[in-house]
Amino acid sequence: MTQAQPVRRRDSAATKAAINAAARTLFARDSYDNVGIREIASLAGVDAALVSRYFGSKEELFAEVLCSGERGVDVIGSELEGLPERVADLLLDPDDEGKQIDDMLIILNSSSSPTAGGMVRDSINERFHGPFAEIIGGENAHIRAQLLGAMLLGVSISRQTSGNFSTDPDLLLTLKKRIADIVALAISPL
Amino acid sequence: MTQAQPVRRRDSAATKAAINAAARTLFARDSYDNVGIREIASLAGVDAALVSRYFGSKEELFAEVLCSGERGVDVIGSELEGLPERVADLLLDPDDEGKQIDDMLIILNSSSSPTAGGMVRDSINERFHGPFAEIIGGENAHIRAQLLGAMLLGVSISRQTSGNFSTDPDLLLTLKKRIADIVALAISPL
DNA sequence: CACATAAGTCAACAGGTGATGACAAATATA
DNA sequence: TATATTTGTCATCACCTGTTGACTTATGTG
Repeated sequence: MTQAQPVRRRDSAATKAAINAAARTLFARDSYDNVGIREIASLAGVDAALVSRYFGSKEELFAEVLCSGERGVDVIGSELEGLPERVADLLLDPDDEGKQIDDMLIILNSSSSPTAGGMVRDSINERFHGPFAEIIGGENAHIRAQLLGAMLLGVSISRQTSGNFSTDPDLLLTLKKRIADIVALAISPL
Repeated sequence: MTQAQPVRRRDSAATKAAINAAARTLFARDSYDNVGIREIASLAGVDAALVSRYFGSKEELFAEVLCSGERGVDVIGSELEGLPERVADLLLDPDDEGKQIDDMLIILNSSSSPTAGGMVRDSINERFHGPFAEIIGGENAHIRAQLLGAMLLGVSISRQTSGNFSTDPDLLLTLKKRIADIVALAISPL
């Protein structure tokens, strides 16, 4: 009946990683301003003071979460061939828990935050538009990459707010093709 | 040198309208949680206490702003013919001050707020997907309307975070056609 | 075992938020 | 003009936020 031992041995690196992971999860769910330090600490099973202690500030924690995530290219793949299909797969994958689009959701949620907005804007340019513009190539590649990003964000936010488009597998497959066509059109030469 | 008369005569209806307008402006710029009652009151030239007094709470004020705005159909038009072009015009119109897409931005900014999220979700269904599904018609009209909404939101948020796509008028015209094509593809029968 | 340092805990702070009730001023009504 | 009601102002509350410093506990080293 005694209070059990602390869950894990004292290990600063491990707790720091736990905080980072918890923050990533929560920032993908809510906006920067609506995620509290105490909430993050609670999910990480850690005292709230450690967050500020290890990361300096909430802002720096957010920056680190933003940078330590996978780049869009890493999750979608860097080959132009078949890119629209892979994007569509990713967007309609019912496996939300895959956390593959976490970073997209983070960007999405916190893009209009006064404090986090700047970081998000930089991140989206450096870590998304830039790499994809290289992959797409050709004239006005950056604009077409931005258009691709817009499609991704739009479908993501729509899924988050209005729920999945359908539960019918056949219809979902048709929709997947449609989205792939849209993406292909978005990145095709202007 | 005396303190001038109050700007306008005491008129509860007018001040209530001023508060509503100020709130709409600010909610279109920042998320629900990042817009303070004092900020709204300040922009409206009104004491902060009047906001709670006239609207009951910030939440009710937000709801009223959401409902008193134009529906998507009203600003884009309810004819299917030429709809993609009108959407593209709206999305790329450099006239941000037109406030036509204010309600879209409001939805956009506050969609992930714990308090306002529910209201936004309802509003987007009742005031956007529903009407557009009727206009689009045909099979799976609601899904195609949701896809249209996703495109709108995506391009809006992209413009807001990453800036306008280009400053070159010719390129902008080409892009407008491309977006119209994308929208047409989004709402075409599945 | 004793001790130094790292790791975690606790309480409290300053600042900001939405909301409220008591009061002052202006308007309407008689 | 005298009175009642509306409209606006002010101070303040209770709560929540990020952050910090002092404290306690565990770990590793001689």
